Parts: sequence; structure tokens; C-alpha cells
Amino acid sequence: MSRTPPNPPGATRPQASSTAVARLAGVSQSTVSRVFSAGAAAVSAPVRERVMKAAAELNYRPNALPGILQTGRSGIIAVVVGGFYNPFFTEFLRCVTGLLRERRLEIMLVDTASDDNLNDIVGELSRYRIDGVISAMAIHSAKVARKLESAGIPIVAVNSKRVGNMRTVSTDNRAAGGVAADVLVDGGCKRIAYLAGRDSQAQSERERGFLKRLEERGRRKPERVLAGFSYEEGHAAAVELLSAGSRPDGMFCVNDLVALGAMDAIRQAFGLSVPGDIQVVGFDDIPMAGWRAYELTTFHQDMEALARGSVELLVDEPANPRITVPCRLVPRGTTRL
Amino acid sequence: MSRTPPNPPGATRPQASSTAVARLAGVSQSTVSRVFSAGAAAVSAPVRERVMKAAAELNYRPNALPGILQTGRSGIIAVVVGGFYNPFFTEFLRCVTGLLRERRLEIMLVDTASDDNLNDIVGELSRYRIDGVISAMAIHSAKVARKLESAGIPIVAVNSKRVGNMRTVSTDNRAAGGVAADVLVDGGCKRIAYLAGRDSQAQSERERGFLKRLEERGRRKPERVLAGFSYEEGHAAAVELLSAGSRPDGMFCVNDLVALGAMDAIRQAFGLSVPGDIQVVGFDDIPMAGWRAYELTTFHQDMEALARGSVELLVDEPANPRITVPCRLVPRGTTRL
DNA sequence: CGTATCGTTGAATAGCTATGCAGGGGCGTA
DNA sequence: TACGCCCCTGCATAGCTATTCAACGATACG
Repeated sequence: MSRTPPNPPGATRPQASSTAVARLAGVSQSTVSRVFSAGAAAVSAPVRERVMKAAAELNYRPNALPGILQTGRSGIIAVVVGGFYNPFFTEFLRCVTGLLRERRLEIMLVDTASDDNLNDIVGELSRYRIDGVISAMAIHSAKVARKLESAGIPIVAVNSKRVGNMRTVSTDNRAAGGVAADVLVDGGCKRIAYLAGRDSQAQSERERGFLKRLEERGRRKPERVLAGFSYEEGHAAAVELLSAGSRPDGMFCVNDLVALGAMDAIRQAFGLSVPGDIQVVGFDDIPMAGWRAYELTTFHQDMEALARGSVELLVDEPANPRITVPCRLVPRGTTRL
Repeated sequence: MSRTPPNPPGATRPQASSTAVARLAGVSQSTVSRVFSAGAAAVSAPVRERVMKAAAELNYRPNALPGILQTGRSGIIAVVVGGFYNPFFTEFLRCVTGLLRERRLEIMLVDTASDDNLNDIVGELSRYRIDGVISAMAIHSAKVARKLESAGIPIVAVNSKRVGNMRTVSTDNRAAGGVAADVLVDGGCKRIAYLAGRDSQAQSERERGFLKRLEERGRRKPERVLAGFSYEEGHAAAVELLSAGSRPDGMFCVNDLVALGAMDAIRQAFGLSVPGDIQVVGFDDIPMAGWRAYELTTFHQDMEALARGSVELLVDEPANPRITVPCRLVPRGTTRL
């Protein structure tokens, strides 16, 4: 055990280098490198064994950094999520981490809501020579996208409008909005309301499809309340809606959290029944939508497909830079259908 | 614009080096480095300006890798979470990402349930010269901890038993278990049940404190049902318990997800009332515990404190390698108190 | 005017691995 | 024996930045 200089606080113990292993094993550094290289390198059995033994003794682990320095490829993908409050994001994260790990790519996590923050972060990611970015924020910034592009970092955005050369993968929000309209109309709803999210691509597409189908079926424009994306906001929006005296008998909500908040308001604060008095449709199919207290009719976003699309778009660079993933209605207990 | 060799698919556009900037600005590479170094380096105003202009033209971003190569410190912390299903983990993740970002540390995300997987991952993290690991798995592996230690990578574990030189930060699970017993006993419960999680430090500490206090207060051992950690498992466990004919009037659940599942079983499947027929206490205080349909009495884990403790323990390396964070009862509507 | 000092800049180097190139030895074949 | 070939190993190098040391000019002071 040789003495090493004192480390700054929090420093890792200095790692053995391949040169040190080589010295101990009585071979050259190249040979050590070959032993640890993935390809079936040409190393004789006895030498290989000696190297392995020396490596074990020194606790040697190959260092990826010099390789990155030469190739410029770090094998690291940044995943940007816009707030963890929504289980939708965490489920997406779960799927993506699994897929990236299969491809032996590392995940750098970036959590941000504000744009300023993201601006700094672009610089930070460049410093580490990130190979690409998968962005699953609720609200995307065109400015940041362009900045990444100018830095030469490819980006895939989920449920986002296309900016520059950005690749996108999206749920077919518009089609689902249409189906939501069908469900409520076919279920016999006469006075329909829409609980909207803040401005985002997903939100506006869902609303567009919903409005279009309602119009096609001869209904007038539904009442619209701004709810945001959270349970509390959904609850407040429903209270506002029902307090104002309007009594809708059908509600389409921008996502499940909003829908669940609205349901609780309808039932607890107003003593009304779902689906008896008001039918409710959500979006995302987060686990809570299936909980017995809710049994929410909603749309299942195929997270597995969204995640796979993101990774393929980023890594394989297929010809078509945009993927649309269908999503399916999950009929449960909050609608008549 | 000089020609560069073709890139492999998915490669980032090659980044300009400080040497290239230096050439364009007509200065030395050292000078460019000084302009971009944080400390107020001694560079004259006109030179600085010329360098900045050249850098902007080439879209230059400093490369962190050579520095890492020399110092051995990557500025990257790995955060290991054991499954995203529990909002507890995601909330922890949110807090930790914020704190690490403040300290200008990057986050490498590792999601794993299985140990085998983790074993590979230790090697992977060494390759990137990770500065440290924050582990928030439900179930920790002593083997992995030792392997990390032998690799010289410091580790902080949350709600885990101490292994080797590992640093730990934990909620005071045992004390909280005692308070849970008080709440149920003081609330008048006569037949108390415990819905247990799978083997983990948090689980066993909560149970230990709970049992000890019940004994101190002259109650006999509560009925114990194994539930796991999820909503579905909690639901199933409660169904099992109530179907078996035993009719507890108080329940302490290893976490909120289990408690919410149990509540839905009690109410929907058996038509019983909470807290009328059965009082329920959970653990974690995830957002859903406050939802109007549940209003679950539970213990708030101070995630902010747990996260801060983790980061400080890892980065500042204080004398005491273990931190215990108190947690507080949040009385809501599922108990009489 | 001589010297010390300071501010600014350049040259050289360390940090570690993968890889191309060359050399050495062994073996088979003519 | 001579030659060619293959297998294995070592040598040298690129990749980029921060930092140390030296050098240079200018300024200030005695």
C-alpha cells in the first residue's frame, strides 16, 4: 500500500491506472488495455490471467474518460423532466432508464421548471459532452432547443411542438381528444365542460381534437375552465365551475391529476355523484386512476412506446424525425360507456 | 470551416477546442483557458474580448473531461432509486436534484430493483469516476455497499442499515412507530393490526417501535399481515385480513400506498367506515394522502432534510457518519385524534 | 538610471486509455 | 534451411484543458 497525497474532502480514493496494473503484472499498458477491451483481443491465456490477478489486487477499474476525450462521445444521455409532481413523468423516466441501460448508455438527470435554469444547463451539458437530450417537460422552450442545436447536441422532445431540427415523439393527443368527445356525447351528456391545462402542445392538441369532434356532432362549444396540471388545481377548477352555478353533466380533463381533483370536488364538496350526475374523462392513465376510490375512465399513454420512440429517434436517427404513438381509451367507472 | 471525418450515427457534431479558439483569436491556448476559468484570471480586457468573440464564432464550450482526467473528480453523483412506483422516491429525487444542482454537481440516475443489475452498475459508475453515490432503495444490499467501498466510492444510504463505512441518513422510524401506537391506542382501538412491508430497515424499525410501544401500553401483539409496499398489495392484504374474519379496529401501515390500498378495501369491498369502524395510520405523507377522498393520518417524512443530509454527508463529510431526521405526525381524518 | 515588482502571456506538461504500427518468436511448408 | 505467416506483445501517440514556470514589457521607486 503506497502512500497517496491527501485528498480534498469528499474525493474518491485515487483509482489504480492501467499502467499500475501493467507494472505489477510485468506487462505493458497496452496489454492491460487489451485484456479489458470488449472485443476478443489477442492476449495469451497466461498473460491474461496474470493481468486479471494484478487488476484484482489493485482494485483496478477501467477509466472511460480518456476514451470519451478522443471520440467525443460520452455515452451519456441527458433526460430532462419538467417537475416530478406528475406520475406520468416518473413513469416515463422509468421506461427510459430501462431502455438506455440496455444500450449501455448512462442517464444524466435534469429536473427543471424554469427556463433560466435550463439555459445554464445547456452549457453544463456541453461541458460533459452529452451525446443527446431527451426532453419530457410539460412546456418546452424553443429558445433552449435552438441553443442545444447550436451546441450540436441532438434533442428529442416528448409531446412537444417541433422546433428546428428537433426530433419529436408524441401521443396522438388530437385523436384522443376526439374520442373523449365521443365518449361523453354517446354517454348522453348534454352540458359538457373542459378542464384545461396551461399552454402546452399536449394540452392544445387534446383540446383541439375535443372541440372539433364536439362541433362535428353538433354540440356547441363546451364551457372551459383553466385548471393547470395538478390535483389541487383540478379540485379548485371544479369548485369554481360548480360554484358558478353551471351544472355540467360531462367533463374532459387535461390529465388524470386534474380529473381526480375534480372528482373529489364533485363528490365531497358538492355531494354529487360520478358518473351519475357528472361523467368524467381523464388523460394519462396514471396508477391512481385505477384506484378503487376513483376508477377513472381515461386514456392510456403508451409510455413504453413513447420511451422506445425517444431512444430510437435519438440513437438510431431514423429518416423520419417524428413519431406519433396511438393511445387507447380505458373505460372504467366514471362514464356510462 | 474545416472538413471533419464523418461521424458515427447519433454522434454529436465535433466541438471546437480551446486550441481552435486560440488560433482564431491569435493567442495561446493557455489564454483561452484563463478566459474561461472561473477565478478572476489575469487577462487584459482587449484580449479577453477577442477570445470571447472567437469562442462565440466557433460555438466553443469548455470541455470538462480533461480536468476530470487529472483531478479524478467528475463532479457527478449517482443517485440510485429502487423503483419509481412510490411517490416517496420521486419526491426524494426532486429534493436531491435541486440540492446537487446548487452545488454544481451533476446527477447520474440509476434505477434498479435487482441486485445483479446493481452489481454491473458499480463497475459502470467506476468507469465514469463517479464522486459518490446516494442510495434510496427500499432494500439495500450489503454486498453492493462493500463493492462500492472497495472501489473507493463513498456512499450515503437513506433509511438503511449501516454497512462498513457507509454513511446513512434516516427518518426516525422507530420513534414514529411508537407514536403510531399511541395514536391508535389513545384513539380507543382494541384490536390493532400491522400491515408490514417486505424486509427492509425502514420497515423493521417502524414495526419495532410500534410493537414496543404497544407492549409498554399493555396491549398484546397486533395481528401482522405482509403487504409489501404498493397500493395493490395493501389492498390485497386488507382483503385477506378482513376476509379471515378478524375485525381489527385500528391499522398501522408500513407506508401510505399500502394504507390507501387498505382504505379502499375497507370501504369499497367491505362497506366499512374509516375511521368509524377502522382507524388507519400511514407513513410518508405522499401527496395522495392529503387527497380529499382519503385524508389519511400519516407521518410526514421531511424529504428536504433527508435530501440535505444525504448531500452534506456525501460532500462535506462531517465527523458523524449518520444523521437521524425526526418526522412528525400529520393528523387527518382517518383517526380519532 | 538601476532594480524590483507587477501584470500579462506563452510554452510545456500531466492525466489515462485505445489503437496503429512494428518487432519477435514460433510454426508450417517448400 | 529458408521463407512466409500468424500470434502475441510493446512502443508511441492523440485527445483537451488547467496549471506551473518562465519570460517579457512596463511601471514605480530609490
